[in-house]
Amino acid sequence: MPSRPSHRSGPQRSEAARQAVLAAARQLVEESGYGAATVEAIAAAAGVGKPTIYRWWANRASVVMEAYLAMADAEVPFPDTGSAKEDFRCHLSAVAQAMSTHPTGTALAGLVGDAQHDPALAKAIAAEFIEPRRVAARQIVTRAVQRGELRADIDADVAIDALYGPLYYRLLVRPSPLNADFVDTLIAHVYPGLINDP
Amino acid sequence: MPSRPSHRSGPQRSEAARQAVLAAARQLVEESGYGAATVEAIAAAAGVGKPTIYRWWANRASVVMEAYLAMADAEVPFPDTGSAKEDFRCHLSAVAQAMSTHPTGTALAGLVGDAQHDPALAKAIAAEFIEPRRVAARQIVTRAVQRGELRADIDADVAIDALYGPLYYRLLVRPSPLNADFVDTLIAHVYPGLINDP
Amino acid sequence: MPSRPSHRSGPQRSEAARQAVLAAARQLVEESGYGAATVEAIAAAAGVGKPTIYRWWANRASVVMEAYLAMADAEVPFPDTGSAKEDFRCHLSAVAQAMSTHPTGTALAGLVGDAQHDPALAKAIAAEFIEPRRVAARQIVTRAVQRGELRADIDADVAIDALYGPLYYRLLVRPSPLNADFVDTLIAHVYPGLINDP
Amino acid sequence: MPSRPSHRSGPQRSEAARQAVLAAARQLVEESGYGAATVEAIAAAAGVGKPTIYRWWANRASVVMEAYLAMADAEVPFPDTGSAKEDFRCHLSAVAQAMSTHPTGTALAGLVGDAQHDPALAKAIAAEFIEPRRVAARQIVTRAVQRGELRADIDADVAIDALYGPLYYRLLVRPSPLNADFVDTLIAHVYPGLINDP
DNA sequence: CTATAAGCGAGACGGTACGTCCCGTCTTAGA
DNA sequence: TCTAAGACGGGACGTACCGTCTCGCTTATAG
Repeated sequence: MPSRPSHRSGPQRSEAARQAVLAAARQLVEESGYGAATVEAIAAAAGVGKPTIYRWWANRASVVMEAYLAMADAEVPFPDTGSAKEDFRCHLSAVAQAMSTHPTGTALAGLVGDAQHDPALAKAIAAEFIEPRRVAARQIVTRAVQRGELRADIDADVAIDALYGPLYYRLLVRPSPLNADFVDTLIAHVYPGLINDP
Repeated sequence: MPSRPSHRSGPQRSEAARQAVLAAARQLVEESGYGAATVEAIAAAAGVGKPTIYRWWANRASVVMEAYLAMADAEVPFPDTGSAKEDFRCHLSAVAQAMSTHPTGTALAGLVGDAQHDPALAKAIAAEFIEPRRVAARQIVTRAVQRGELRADIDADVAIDALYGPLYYRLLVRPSPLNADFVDTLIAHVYPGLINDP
Repeated sequence: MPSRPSHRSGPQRSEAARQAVLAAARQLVEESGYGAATVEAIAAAAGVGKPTIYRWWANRASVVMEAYLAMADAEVPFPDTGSAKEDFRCHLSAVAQAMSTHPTGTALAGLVGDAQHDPALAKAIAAEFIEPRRVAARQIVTRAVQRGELRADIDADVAIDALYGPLYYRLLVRPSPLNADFVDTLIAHVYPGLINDP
Repeated sequence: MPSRPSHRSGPQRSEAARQAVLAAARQLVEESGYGAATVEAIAAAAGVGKPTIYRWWANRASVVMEAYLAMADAEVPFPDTGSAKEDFRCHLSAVAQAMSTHPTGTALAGLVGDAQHDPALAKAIAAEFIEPRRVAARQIVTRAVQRGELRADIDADVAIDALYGPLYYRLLVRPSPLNADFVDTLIAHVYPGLINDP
């Protein structure tokens, strides 16, 4: 989301164009997958010139990512049930559900894939997608530690890696089911290592 | 019209060409990263025609993968220390070490990245790289269960996902340290959930 | 590593593609003028990839020029009537006729126009179009001098400039009739200065 | 020259902006050639908005032409020596001098080049640059005919074409010297055909 | 002595074409 | 017959300007 000086003369960025681009990107991803969402196709579908896209986004992955964020934002809320285990089970299930669904999972996988060749995109994914979710996850951990539900000496980052890493692993590396059963089993295997063990 | 008494078939340079291709692919990845190892660049560097590459491999990712396998094969052996925890610590550390090293990590990330757009490559990575290593890892789990070191009701696949997933997560999604400390902490957090806990 | 090749082999330039490109260029110029003969349009009309055009020609003007040469080559032959005055009248009329005709004149004007921004094209026009015609014109002059028809001290280049320059001037700079009358009048004004005047 | 809008209210056309645009155009042509004098570059260099340029000129060629006229106006005066031959020699030499000088020649060639794709510009060049000079040249011819110096049946337009055409030919088509020697030789070859020949 | 409306700078916009890169296939010459 | 070299059709890339269109500011004159 490129920030610009806000008090400037002349025409502002066209919100209509921005929305049209994002909508087109989203639709292309949904209908034909990430590979079809080329900059040219997005521009054509949005009724927008290519330079308008390049004016505001660095490359196609950035466009698709912003479109993806719009899709994903409302989808996977972090609950607060009072139990970290339930919170994580709930959220991990929702994430697994989103990952195994078209187009959400396809797009995420495509974006992370492209990010391997595009450091700027990698940074964007980390900063705009991953990090906000980790902040929420860390809050769950912090609350649970305060409650005595999780080990006081827990390393929140590593704990979160241990819970979410396997989901991304299955999404990206090892094609295998990403469902609630998997999440339950995962929690059953990982969570005991994280709890306060009297 | 020159007469042509072509009796026998041509010379068997194929193995030499194959080696040249793999060496060129490896060198390109090492020197300039995965992105530079295009088929054309590999062919040129190997002194080989493009069709020769396409005759033996499906696309550039397949070439790079084979070159990568040659690199990776000897690097990360599975130990058998008698303790599954030690086995995993040892192997996970080696994997983390390889992942955080150029060119091994770069190439693996690039391959997995490309695999998101290329199902054949995804299959190849799963079948030729991931699965052999999982087989070995499952043996560690199986032995440890028989020894009573790990829970009898363990789901080996999920356990392995829980241990290796976080590494791939850090490699691919979340740029963060991949060192022995991380492995130790990870094991400290995950392993207790896997052990036999009377 | 395979031994370095010391000779060339491989496929030759596709004559079919070359002809298709030139035909398409010619047709576009004829139908819609020089401005319509963009590289993209030529490639599309010829059923050829853009890179194939750029492999063999430096830019669109080079393509159009080659197409133009094919058009122009047979059109304006140099006669040898025994009289230089008649030779020039005949040839100048043919040139004026070609210049004032679509597409020949349009294309020539467009090419010379582009040549003002493109030194390579200017060189090509001079070397491949202008110079061959000047060689023929110089022969006419030389023969006429030997015959005693033209001044012995004539400067052939300047004489040719004086005869052909006005045609190009009218084509490029000053929109005005380019017909046989003009040629006759031009010769009537210029030729007396060139003849042997005892 | 653009016509003035009604005297209703508000600021009038900014003469400063107009001068800045012309100066910038001239400077760009001088420094980097005609090709560099894009509308955007002129606007930027003049510190002026693009619409200000398009409000007052039809396109970049019009701007450059006006700038060019300002350059050229004072440079090449028509003399009146009493001898048409001397008048023409003098003026043709000055024109040849200007044509072979940067930026005057560059800009003129560029303008005429662009005019091949832009009928409006062609018309402007003819009307605003060529025609005024031809009027002066016709006066020389007329005076000389009255004096009996030139043939009574002379076609002034063709005579002028015969004298000036070769200069433009060398400027635009045939890269070759444009100096006083050339002008002298040209006159020596062409002028005898124009004089009164008792 | 304002108010209004034109001219201004800035620059975003939809577009067209550019020239490049690499893909994966096809063709040819020579060993 | 097989291989190297590389030309081919194709698709997308990211860039340069084009000429048009708002914006919000400035300013001169009409009221």
